[in-house]
Amino acid sequence: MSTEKTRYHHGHLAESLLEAVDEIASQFGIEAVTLRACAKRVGVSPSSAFRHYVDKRALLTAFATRALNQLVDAMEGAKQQVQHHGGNAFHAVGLAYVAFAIAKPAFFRAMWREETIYAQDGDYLAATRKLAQCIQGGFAQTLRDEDPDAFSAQELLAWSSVHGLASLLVDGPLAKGKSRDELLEAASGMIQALDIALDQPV
Amino acid sequence: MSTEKTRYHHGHLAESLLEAVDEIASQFGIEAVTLRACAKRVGVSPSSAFRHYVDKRALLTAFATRALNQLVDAMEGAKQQVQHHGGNAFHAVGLAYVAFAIAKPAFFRAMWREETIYAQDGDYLAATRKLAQCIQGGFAQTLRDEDPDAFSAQELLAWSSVHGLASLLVDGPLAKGKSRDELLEAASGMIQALDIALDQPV
DNA sequence: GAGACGATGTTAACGCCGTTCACATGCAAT
DNA sequence: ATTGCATGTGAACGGCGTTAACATCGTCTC
Repeated sequence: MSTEKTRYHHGHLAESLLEAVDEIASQFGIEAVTLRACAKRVGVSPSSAFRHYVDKRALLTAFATRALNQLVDAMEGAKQQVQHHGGNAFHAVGLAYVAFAIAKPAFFRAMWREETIYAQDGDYLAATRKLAQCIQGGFAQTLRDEDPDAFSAQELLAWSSVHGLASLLVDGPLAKGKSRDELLEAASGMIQALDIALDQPV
Repeated sequence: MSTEKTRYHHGHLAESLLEAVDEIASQFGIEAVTLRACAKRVGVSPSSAFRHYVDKRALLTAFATRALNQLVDAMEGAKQQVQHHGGNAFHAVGLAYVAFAIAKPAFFRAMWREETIYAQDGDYLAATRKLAQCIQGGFAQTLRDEDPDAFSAQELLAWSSVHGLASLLVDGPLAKGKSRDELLEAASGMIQALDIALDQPV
């Protein structure tokens, strides 16, 4: 380890590059993420990135996976919060989904960019599956042994509405001139309407 | 007018470039859309595009606007179809939304890319507003004189769920290995559940 | 008709991008 | 100590968006 002197071998370049993507995306948006910019921020030559990621798309895939896992963590945190202090778990989890998108729009965009990531990557797929299970978690009626990719109409409605609201707030016209709290309140209202709806028989 | 000989002045370059974006996006995805590729397809030098669009982002904004209007047309067509032949108008309009996204994923992506278009452009904003009204159209209870940007919790739920399903099918893991008809059937089921939900009191 | 002028298209160049390849460096096993 | 391998470097490639100086042409005026 020794000091932080400039060493020829960086040591943790793969993760440091991910961190650079994080910072640049947070500051300037996902479109501004450039291999050269990431390398410069880490203090390394541009070509060194290719020792750890086969191309830019692979780096963005790793970042998307990271972001997905962060989202899952946020949702599970919200669920535990509610389990300890009481409240509607489904509402809390859904709100956490939207809140994450509002707080980290660039991350949310990066997660769902089929054209700029390798969407069939194993780790990425596993992360999306974990997210799906996290959302399905509120549904006792789901048959657990069936195909994990199968969704009931109500599960589909739950994920779609929360995901759609997040998307419309991040990339759509809904957020125009509204504060974070106003957006969260609108989201809370929608999730409440959804919650009522999901109690209805099909 | 005369013949279709190679003339120095193209004549309809602005629209022809839009058409080129359409074709390239359809064939190779929105990420493959390049000013130089569009210019080459039209048979014109790359820099000529800048006589009609201040930059690439402006061209993509015009394309997004066009795509939005196409979506609105599809939805209104579906509505009229139902009005003449009977059926659930809300269901038909929602399904048209999802069907458009499945049929033209690149267009759907282009519509909602805040970072690559000028989302505050007048024409683009007008198109999004028309789309919003098209979706709100099914809701008699909406107070028409109020802020057109205001959405009730139920309207929010309606747009979000349909938009979210479309997004998840286009950029998410839901569509994995499913045929177009299977996807449309799943969408139909979700919209049905949504329709029931929207009849419930808040 | 002649000439001026503005709109539209061209050519050449700039810097930045992702990517590759030959090469340099240093760690670890022998 | 030597070898071998993983990791980082530097220079170069073609493609990108964009600009500026220049070419062409339709149209408006006399």
